[in-house]
Amino acid sequence: MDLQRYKDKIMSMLKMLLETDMKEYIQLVSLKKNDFLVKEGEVCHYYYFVLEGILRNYYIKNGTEITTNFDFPNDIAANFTSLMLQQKSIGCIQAMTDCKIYRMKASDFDKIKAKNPSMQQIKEILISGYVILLEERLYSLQFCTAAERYHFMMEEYPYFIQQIPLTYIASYLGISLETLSRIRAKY
Amino acid sequence: MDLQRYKDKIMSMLKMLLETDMKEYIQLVSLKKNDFLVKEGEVCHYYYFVLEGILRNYYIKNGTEITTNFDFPNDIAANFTSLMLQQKSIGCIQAMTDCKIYRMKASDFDKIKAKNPSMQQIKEILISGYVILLEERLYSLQFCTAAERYHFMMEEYPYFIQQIPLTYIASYLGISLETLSRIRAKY
DNA sequence: CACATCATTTGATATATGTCAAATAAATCG
DNA sequence: CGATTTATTTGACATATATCAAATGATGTG
Repeated sequence: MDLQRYKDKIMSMLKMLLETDMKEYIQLVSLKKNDFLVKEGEVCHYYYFVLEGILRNYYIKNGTEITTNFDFPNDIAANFTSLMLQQKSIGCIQAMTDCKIYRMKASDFDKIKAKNPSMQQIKEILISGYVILLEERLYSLQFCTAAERYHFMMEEYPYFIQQIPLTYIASYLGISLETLSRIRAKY
Repeated sequence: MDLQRYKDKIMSMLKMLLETDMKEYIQLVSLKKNDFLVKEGEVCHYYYFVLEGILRNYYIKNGTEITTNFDFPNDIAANFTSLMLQQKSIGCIQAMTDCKIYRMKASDFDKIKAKNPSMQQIKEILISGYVILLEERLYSLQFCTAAERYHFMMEEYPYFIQQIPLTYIASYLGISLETLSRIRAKY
């Protein structure tokens, strides 16, 4: 079972919920470009399901923005650590384009879970999907060169390059903008 | 709520279980130095709770061992991706010293969960703890220099350095043995 | 369209880290 | 204890990547 099938499963579950009386727990949110979905220092209370648009996850270190992830349609956007631990979020999530997003409060999610045990499985899938993502990124950062990481990204997420400025991609890959540019030139 | 409190919570829950009839699901495993707890290519079916000893998680890339984690007493050892997805494990877990370990089969864990809903919370804590660990490592790999990563490790896990050969620590930090040695010399 | 702004590329150089080889130091074992 | 193996350090050099500066290209706006 790979990540894509997870996402499909979660999205189809979401659509099912929207046809039941659980839909009261789900809200549609619209964001303009550059609006924030989650801000640094706030607790992230929601799971967000991206319908349209692209978002960027980043945080500030020594005055520099460090990009940790991008969220595309059908992705789940959230600061998981903040959500799971009810801690203030270290990072923020910002819309790179206008977005349409469903959101569900984590506490409501748990209410639904109590009524509908199959939601427990969905929650585990949500978290598992995130773990897979983290492990993948960890692996690639610990043991791959900048060029390998770039090519891996191009394999797995070819749509990144079409819609995201190179500055953000460089930061996401953990390399400088110039190095990224040179890797691309050689390719 | 930090990682240490998680571990304490999980361990105390484990001890509680051992005093109920759930204890039939928990087995004590003894390992000799260099024995494997999980082997590459096998599915990881158990959660392991380390009582005594130290284990190393690693996998092979291009003929080289890549160390991804160490497990000390009170840690939960498992290949989570393998466990959660019931996939063959990419890495293995090997005892660096003689070990005593409790294990519980993931499927039994789910049985217990059905009887005892508070176990659900424990499962989420287990996974959350792992997520926190991954994020921490990701952060340090993506944006810190080798020296910063070393010092961070010394802050967070000072006992690593006392009991683990530098070769493994270097691999864990994603740097060469020689670089690690030089960082330590400057310190 | 022309200007201003932002994004990307290119060049020159500095720095961090890796690699290979050798020297020490420490641990293990008969 | 002495011999052998294993772990760690040190040196010389190669390579990858960062940094700074400038040039070029693309995009948006009045």
